[in-house]
Amino acid sequence: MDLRRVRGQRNRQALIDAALALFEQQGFEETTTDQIAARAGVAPRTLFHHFPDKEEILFDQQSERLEAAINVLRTMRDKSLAESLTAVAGAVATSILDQGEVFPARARMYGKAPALRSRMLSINEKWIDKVTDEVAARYGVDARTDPRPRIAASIVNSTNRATIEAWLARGCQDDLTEMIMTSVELLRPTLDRVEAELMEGLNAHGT
Amino acid sequence: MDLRRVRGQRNRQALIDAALALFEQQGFEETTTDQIAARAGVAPRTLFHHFPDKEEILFDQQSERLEAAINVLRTMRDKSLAESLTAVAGAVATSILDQGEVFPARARMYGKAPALRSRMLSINEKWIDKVTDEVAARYGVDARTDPRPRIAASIVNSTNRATIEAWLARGCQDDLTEMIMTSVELLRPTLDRVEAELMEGLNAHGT
DNA sequence: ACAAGTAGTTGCGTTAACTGCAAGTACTAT
DNA sequence: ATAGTACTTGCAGTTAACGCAACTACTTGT
Repeated sequence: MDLRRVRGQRNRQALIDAALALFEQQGFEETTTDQIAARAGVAPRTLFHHFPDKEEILFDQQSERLEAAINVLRTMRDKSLAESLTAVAGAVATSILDQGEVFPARARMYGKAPALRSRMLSINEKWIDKVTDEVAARYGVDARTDPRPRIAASIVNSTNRATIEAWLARGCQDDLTEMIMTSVELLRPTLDRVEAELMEGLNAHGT
Repeated sequence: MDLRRVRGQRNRQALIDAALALFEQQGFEETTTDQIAARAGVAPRTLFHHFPDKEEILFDQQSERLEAAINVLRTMRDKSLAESLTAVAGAVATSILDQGEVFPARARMYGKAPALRSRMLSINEKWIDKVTDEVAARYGVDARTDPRPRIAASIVNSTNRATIEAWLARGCQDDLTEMIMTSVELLRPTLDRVEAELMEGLNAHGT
């Protein structure tokens, strides 16, 4: 084991811990990168070695988590679109629950710090892109000019987000996975119809 | 007419024109606020009197446009949810077409300037919030703890965005309104089911 | 053991967005 | 004339973020 990497990771984690504490204590925008570095016991410049910007400290590994949930899709090529996307939604729920307190803590900051909400939305967009590509590939259509794969991907994402928000508003006490399953179920007729259209090759938007 | 306001508006428009030209010419991030001010013939500080930040120059009045589209909802309280939201989607299409070249020009910048895409997403979120509130009010449920109004609002928004993106990718040559109508039609069974649930009062998520 | 490389840290200097404050200009209303 | 309003401007300051180069500490090849 490379001891340099070990110390690097220790500093990285120290920065994350310091940032989380300061953000909770005095708010995101009110916290300077210098303060975070000081509390983590590193030089101000070091923060930007580990993270491209202040926001990324909070969203560390968030993209990776969401991308992992997508892998479920690739293992379900034989299942229907609705079934596959329901499974992905379930994987997303699991990944949120895995994060414990960090996820709700971050969500609580969205109100005061619009930059954080923006970052979350961007990460979501990337997730939609990936799912869109996977769906388009599955049915052999062009993800850029055919809106339907993106519609399928993004309505699942929207529904997840809406459900997560209600779950947060209720104090995270309900069963998130169950709530998400119930919500995604509402999309089934739409997803089935999209799938039928994509398989027929008859479509209103051209090829 | 107050001549001060006239000159104020003239400067404001000059800033918008200058910014648009410079952004197209050399990119958003590569353009400094000083350059914009110089080209518009005003002092650097004046830019921040008219706009809170550089991005807002590009998104001037965008929120207002989208909010106007929502008014359609309020005039359709007697119609079904699917019908109402389809009408709103149509209004959004119209508002986009009204903007002429500006809309595609802005969309073209999203690739190089992530901050712009983020801003667009934020504006969209506000739109979803408004529609969510309107739908929740219509059926007398709590928009914060019941996910269904937000699901209805956000899947329409997602579908619109997906369709707009395909329209852009095809060079803006197709009939956007028609494309959006076709796409939203896919949501009808889901929206009908959501509406039926909301009216029954029997639901899986509690009151 | 020694040289070469590599990961991580740090300091220095710079740019550019944005803010607060206060003053100034030009117009309007009474 | 006087007071108020709308907009403009200059100045000084904070902060995020980048580029560069040096430095430390550890690893690997010979």
